[in-house]
Amino acid sequence: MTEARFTYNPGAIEPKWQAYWAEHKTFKAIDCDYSRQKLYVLDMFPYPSGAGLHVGHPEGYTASDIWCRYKRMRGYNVLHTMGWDAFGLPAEQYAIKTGTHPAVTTAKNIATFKRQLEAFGFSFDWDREINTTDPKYYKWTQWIFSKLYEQGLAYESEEPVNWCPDLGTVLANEEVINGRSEVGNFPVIRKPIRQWVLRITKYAEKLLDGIDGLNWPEGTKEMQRNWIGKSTGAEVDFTVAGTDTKITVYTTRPDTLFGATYMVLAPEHPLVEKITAPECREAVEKYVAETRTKSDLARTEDNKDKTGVFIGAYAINPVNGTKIPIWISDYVLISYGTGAIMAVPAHDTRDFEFATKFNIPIICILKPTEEACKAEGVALEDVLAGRACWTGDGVLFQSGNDEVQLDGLCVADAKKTIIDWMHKKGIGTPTVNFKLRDWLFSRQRYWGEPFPLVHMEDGTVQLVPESELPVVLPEMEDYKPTKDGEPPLARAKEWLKYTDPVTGKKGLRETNTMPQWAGSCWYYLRYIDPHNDKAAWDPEKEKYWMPVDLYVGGAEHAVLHLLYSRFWHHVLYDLGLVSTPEPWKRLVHQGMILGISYKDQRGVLVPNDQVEARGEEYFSKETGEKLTMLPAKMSKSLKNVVNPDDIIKRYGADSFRLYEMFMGPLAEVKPWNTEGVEGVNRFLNRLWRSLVDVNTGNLSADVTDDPLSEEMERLLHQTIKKVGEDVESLSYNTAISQLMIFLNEMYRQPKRNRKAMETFVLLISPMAPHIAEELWQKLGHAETLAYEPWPTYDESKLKAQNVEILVQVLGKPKARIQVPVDLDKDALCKVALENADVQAAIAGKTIVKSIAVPGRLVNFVVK
RNA sequence: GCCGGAAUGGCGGAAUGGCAGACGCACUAGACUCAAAAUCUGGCGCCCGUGAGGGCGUGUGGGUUCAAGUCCCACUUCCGGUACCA
Repeated sequence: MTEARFTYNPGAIEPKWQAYWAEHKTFKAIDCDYSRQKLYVLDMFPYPSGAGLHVGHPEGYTASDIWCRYKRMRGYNVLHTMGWDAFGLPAEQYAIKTGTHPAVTTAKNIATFKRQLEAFGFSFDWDREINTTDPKYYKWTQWIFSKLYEQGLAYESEEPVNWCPDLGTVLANEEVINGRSEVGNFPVIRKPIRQWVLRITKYAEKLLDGIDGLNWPEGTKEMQRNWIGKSTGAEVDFTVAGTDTKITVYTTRPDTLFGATYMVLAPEHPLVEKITAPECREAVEKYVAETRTKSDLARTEDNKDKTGVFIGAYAINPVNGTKIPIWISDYVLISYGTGAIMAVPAHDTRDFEFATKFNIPIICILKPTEEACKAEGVALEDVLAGRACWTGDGVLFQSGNDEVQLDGLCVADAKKTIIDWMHKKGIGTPTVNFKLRDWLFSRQRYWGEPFPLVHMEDGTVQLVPESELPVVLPEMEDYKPTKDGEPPLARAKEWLKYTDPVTGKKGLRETNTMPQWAGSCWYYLRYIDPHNDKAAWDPEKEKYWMPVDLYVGGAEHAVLHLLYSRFWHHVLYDLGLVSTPEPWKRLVHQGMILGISYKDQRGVLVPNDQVEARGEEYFSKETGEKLTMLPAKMSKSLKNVVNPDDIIKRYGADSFRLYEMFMGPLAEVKPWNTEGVEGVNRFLNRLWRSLVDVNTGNLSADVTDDPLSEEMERLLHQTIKKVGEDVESLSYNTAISQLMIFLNEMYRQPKRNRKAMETFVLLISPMAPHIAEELWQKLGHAETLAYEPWPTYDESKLKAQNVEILVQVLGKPKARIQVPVDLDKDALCKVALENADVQAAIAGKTIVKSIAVPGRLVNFVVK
């Protein structure tokens, strides 16, 4: 027996083809090739962490790669690239610990990521690789910042940060656990410090309007809308009783003004100090002080139990002259609206909770219908008596004065009426508010883009001129903040000094750096023209490639990255620097891939290295307790992370790619199961054996030009159709099923038709490109198949002459009959009635109705 | 709480309102083999039945329809996001 020496060996053929593609620049995107339709397919670029790639990364990258390869075969000029979002905290923390420069760590991590990604055979145009930490790249990040600054969209402000006095440093939210520092477990407080802020709120309306035209998941669009949070209402002026001080409140429910029973100011509201009564001063000051030291987290933890203090002053309700007490409470935020509200406990749940706790009157002025109450599960009498809160629609009562009457109106009409009246009287104005807040854009870190800004000795701030960009990060010995809490760059004494080349004025450079978002806000524009050192991008190339036709990335970026980046793009559009108002036409999220994990009786997850398998059951090594298996997020601590390198080594990249696409719908959350990789690996082995003589390595003698049987030809055309349609809609899982069905049938045939197998190789090539190229070569082709035309099908060959029809009587299957495929409804019923089993089933009954669905079934309704 | 998504065999999943469970995994029987692996052929929702066959079945309860996993109403559970936005 001779050993088969030419079995499917991905370890040999995959590097071979990767080298071929690299050498021939097979996937080079051609700028401004107007002879072909362009297609820009973008992946969210990774942060190159020290841990390397995990199985979640290649899911989205494979999905977009298949799309690109497919579209190239359809004749498109495809731009598909990769790069590194490489600024960030871990490299800096590593530098503080070890003294290794973040750039060194970053370069090492990028090398690992690149090696891992190349092993997948993604069809990136690697000549366009970018790195956000490269001064040649961040020169242009700084340049865009300059544009924003020139537009008045960047300003300095005192903004609160997580400040750890013991560490003498600012912490990111993820470095703060339960109000204490992750490192050292020291207390963390909120402290205002000077920061740069971007005026994204100026674009709130545009960002909101732009959402409608996007081909994005509806859920993601909805989340962006909610985040922007547009609300319409009115600002209303209340007078502080006995003074002429005015307090302006913002309300979306001016219709309920007659039900206001108290007012609340944010503890930080500037009027608090001015109007607090002397006898309340002590309690008020104590409450204000407590609020100030509370971190956001502490504030949210208490949010179920309302707190507050009466400040001893009263306000006059401008619609009815009622005197209502003024309180302060941290449920009113200084940053939203006017930092002051009128409270209508009968018709707002938060006000209701507060009023109930502090025994403030609750006055109902809105009567819902009985049905509405029933639907919500509350009693109408409770609503009317102020024992329950009603926030829905209803009919107003007890709401009017000598000049304006709301009684009998519904909420919408009452709003309109009262706003008109207040506007005329000069006590209120219709107002639009957004939840969206300006974007805190500076970090007190080293490893980020320096701002191109200088604080001059005369107190002014000026931009570094474009000719002096990039402002390069200085080399440093120590990456820690200074003793007095200044950012690390304050240590670079020489670097700080700046002299204006024209005026000779002196100043010091800005020591804050930009957040990681900055580089990722515009990277898709740099891919278009990555080596341009005269401009961020060439306008003609931008016009050719933009917008991005397909953007693939995780749903965790549904709000922040996607919104920040849209904001920059809108600004660039308004400046005439880009040609489209929105950057991404179509967006798809890949679902998370979960790992296998185990939980104990209490539901606590146990790390995989502490699990012992006994047959089909699992037990804890430590306690001996029985465990149950379940899918859970992959994490280092659970030791359930799957390393792609191991999978590629065992099965090859094609099997990996195929498996991740076969697992289920792209957008769903799916559990990883390595046994599933064996399944698709078997399929590829079968494909190999169906074409290759494993003893010689040559094309198998079973591959001939003998014509296909009619059934096989039909299946071939059905497969071309199904695979094409499924790939088009990114339904790769069902496309792969269809390929399996075809190959299973073909494999049973004694001879395999060469043309049909060539077609099959082309169909599978976007998903399993290495084996496809190798087989394509064995089939006698000298060139890559990457630009072969995508196979077409013949509509007339999709259907058989005869088709099986199910005949039901009263919905129960009674017979199956063979009929010509084009039989119409009447003929179908007639044929069905001739069947003996059908006749037996309807014997003695009358047919009331006959339903015939050509190609599928007939159903007789009898009595 | 609110917003978004989901629920189908032992598992991942498939199904323009038209025969639920395609395809794959696991399991299982057989072939090949001295044996094993690999490969090939078959079986495989659950219950009753030796069998032919029958009954039940897409989270739960209702409804629409000749026909519902799919449409409508009410709920349950799970996952993700978010945190008092007046």
